[in-house]
Amino acid sequence: MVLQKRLDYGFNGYQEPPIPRATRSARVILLFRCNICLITTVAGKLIGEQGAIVKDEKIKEKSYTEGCYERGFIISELLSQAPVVNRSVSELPHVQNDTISGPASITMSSDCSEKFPFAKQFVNGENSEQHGNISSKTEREVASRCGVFSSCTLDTENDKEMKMELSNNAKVSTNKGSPTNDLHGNASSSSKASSGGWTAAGTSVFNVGRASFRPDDSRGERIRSSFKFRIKSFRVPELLVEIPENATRTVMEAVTAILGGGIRIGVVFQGKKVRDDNKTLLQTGISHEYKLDALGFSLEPYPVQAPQPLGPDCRSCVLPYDTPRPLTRWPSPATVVHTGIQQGRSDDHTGTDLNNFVESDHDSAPSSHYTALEKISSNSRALVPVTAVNAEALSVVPLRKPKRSESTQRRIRRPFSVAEVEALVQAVEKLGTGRWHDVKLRAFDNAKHRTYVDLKDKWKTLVHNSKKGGARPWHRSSWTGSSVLTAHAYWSQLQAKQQMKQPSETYLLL
DNA sequence: CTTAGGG
DNA sequence: CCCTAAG
Repeated sequence: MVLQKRLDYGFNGYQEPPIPRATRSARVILLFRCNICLITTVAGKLIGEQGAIVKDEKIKEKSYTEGCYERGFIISELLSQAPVVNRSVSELPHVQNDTISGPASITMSSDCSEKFPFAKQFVNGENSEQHGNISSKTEREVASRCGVFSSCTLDTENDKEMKMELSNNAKVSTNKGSPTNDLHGNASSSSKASSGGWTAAGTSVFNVGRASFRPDDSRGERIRSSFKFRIKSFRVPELLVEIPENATRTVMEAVTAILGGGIRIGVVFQGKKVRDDNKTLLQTGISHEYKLDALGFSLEPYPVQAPQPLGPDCRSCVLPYDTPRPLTRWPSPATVVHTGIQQGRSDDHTGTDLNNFVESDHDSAPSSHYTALEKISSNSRALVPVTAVNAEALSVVPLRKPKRSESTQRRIRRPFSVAEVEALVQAVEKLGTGRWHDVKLRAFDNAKHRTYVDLKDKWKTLVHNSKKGGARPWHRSSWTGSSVLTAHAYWSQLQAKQQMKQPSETYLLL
């Protein structure tokens, strides 16, 4: 497996990696997003044999307008509620801050390499045996006032360390803050970045302030000495991993092998993280090749486990500063990087397939054994990283427990196609409302991702939209509007009658 | 488990 | 789409 890194981490615009395109290998460019010391995301980009390397413009195109975009990275929220009261200066991470010109500084301590073994691996090109956890004691420390920095670099030269410095007119300000905190004084001055970890200086990128702590937080004492940061944008370098196609069977395995055990590649569909299993892929339609353009990847801690119960001291999920927890704690720390696959596909092919108006999922095919990543791998399609950022996913500190756990993830929304609607209408016209299971069997038997509840819901919306009809005749809702209303009226009346009559009457209509 | 509705 | 009270 070839591992390459870009040494030029300057941020003066995107430049294609000076790496010749491999002919026999799929290359994965990982774009990292960093949260304080948390690398939350990666845009995985697969470049097939004839795949084109993503151009900067392309990324910009779909850039999110709220953050930075040159590289398609956004860190929308960088929160730090790290309790720092009891911290002594000696405990603070050592920070090198040559570029800091102002009194302000943001230092993120914590040994990234420990949490992200792959990081070291990347930087050093090999595994580093020793994991200095000197600074890892502190999950994150943030000290800041107002300041301006001027450059944004990722220093990978530092032996066995990853250090990041931000800059460029970064304005950092704390909302409240008594900078008298020992943390501040320390951070902004001396210190050598001996222990590595991420050292970052804020920038325009850093939009600090807005301490919006929960009012009823009983830890008011601590909060007073902590800050909440918001990073609007944050550019991070790219890392390029080259994976020979014959190295592993799946991209997942390949990347995982490279990254080490601390990270895994997640699958993102339409901006939402989905599970990379057959069921989810089936539901989301990822199994369909033409759906792959909505597929993306994210980098997330591995293995993903159910969130551990938090200690009583950790109500807002602030990481303890003395015992760094595995990143797997975060329910969904991985941010989402949307990717698109450029591939020719017939437009709206679902509409052309009226005979099988319902797209089948081919779930019985052997392909169902593939995961999305495997599919991508086998297809060797070019993935174009796009920044579709899920703000929630960007949160470093989950303020509240996600309602839905990994196991009960909400299904990806799959709008009904015209063909599906027509099939639904026809089925309902025939069977009527109230027999959704039959409707499902009749018209959507092959569509595993449509449950009868879905059909019922869809009919509900169809009726709803049809009723307010002519508002926008050009809209899809009107296409079947009349027939929907007709059927609905018919079956409504019939159902009303059935309320009083014997229910067997409907069967005569078939 | 299926319906039916509200969320 | 999800959740869930009723059948």
